Amino acid sequence: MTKQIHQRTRQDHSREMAEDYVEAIADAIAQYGVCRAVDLVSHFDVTHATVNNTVARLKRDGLAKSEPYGPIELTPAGRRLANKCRDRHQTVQAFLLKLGVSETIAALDAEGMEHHVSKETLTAMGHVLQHGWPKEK
Amino acid sequence: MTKQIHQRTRQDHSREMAEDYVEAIADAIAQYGVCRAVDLVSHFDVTHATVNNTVARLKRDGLAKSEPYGPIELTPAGRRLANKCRDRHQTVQAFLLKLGVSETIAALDAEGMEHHVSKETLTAMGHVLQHGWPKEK
DNA sequence: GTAAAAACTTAGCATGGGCTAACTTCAGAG
DNA sequence: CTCTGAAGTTAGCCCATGCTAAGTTTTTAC
Repeated sequence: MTKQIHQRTRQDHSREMAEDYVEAIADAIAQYGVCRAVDLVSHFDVTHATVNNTVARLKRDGLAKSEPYGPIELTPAGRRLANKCRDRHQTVQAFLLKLGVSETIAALDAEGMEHHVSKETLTAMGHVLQHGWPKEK
Repeated sequence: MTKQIHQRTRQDHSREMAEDYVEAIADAIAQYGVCRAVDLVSHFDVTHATVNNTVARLKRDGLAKSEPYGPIELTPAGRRLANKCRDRHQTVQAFLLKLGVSETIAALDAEGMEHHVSKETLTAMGHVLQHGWPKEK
């Protein structure tokens, strides 16, 4: 029982980075039209070299594509993942706000929590946002 | 703004493992009287070698101590961290249950989410558990 | 009291995700 | 057009977290 949980934990770790990156790439494209490596450098506050490494993994995994010295784009799979992450992120953040958490902290916590929120929990949060809090037992 | 968030994200990653381990060590001690490496092997479903590595880091960081071939113990700092994590874990899990999430999923999500829940969010969750849902504004 | 099994250690390897330093390419100002 | 600074690449390093394989110590069962 616990075994499966921690197996998932480890797999999640490798997916979190990918999720954060496709989200950031999608954001940059939405905001500037294209995503340049330098956008990710400043977004994640890492070096160019690190962005290069990570984007190479995204490309290997079929989530992104780019030509040397060209902008970074998402594959259809990358776009799908980015959309899923954006929705999930927004739901978690809105839920925390509704819970009464401050804007700053809600943004911070949502960033970390979003990767660990299952579909079921997300649905429950979405339901609260649409229909209000559950009735007291 | 986003920079700080992702700096935190990276630091968190290195703390999650430590938190999971001290929690597991404290659990084993509570349950069996002592914690043996083999308990962590089965709890995390990793090899003995991996447990050895990780516990060595915990020792280096002043959270655990052990003699060769002896049981694994927590330092006062380790115990403090374990207690904090246990409380946080329980609050998050209980909160998810109150939200209407199933037992299985609540356990799974709590495991991942707990490391990313700030004090403020935890307080908000605790408040709901004690006093019920916020009033619909 | 010893032999087999279980627990533990150590060495060596891989991958992910970070860095610096040195280099190349590109784009814009003059 | 050229030259300079920004953007991107490459090589080489480090540490965390996993593994296998091989050896050592401890425990247990006879």
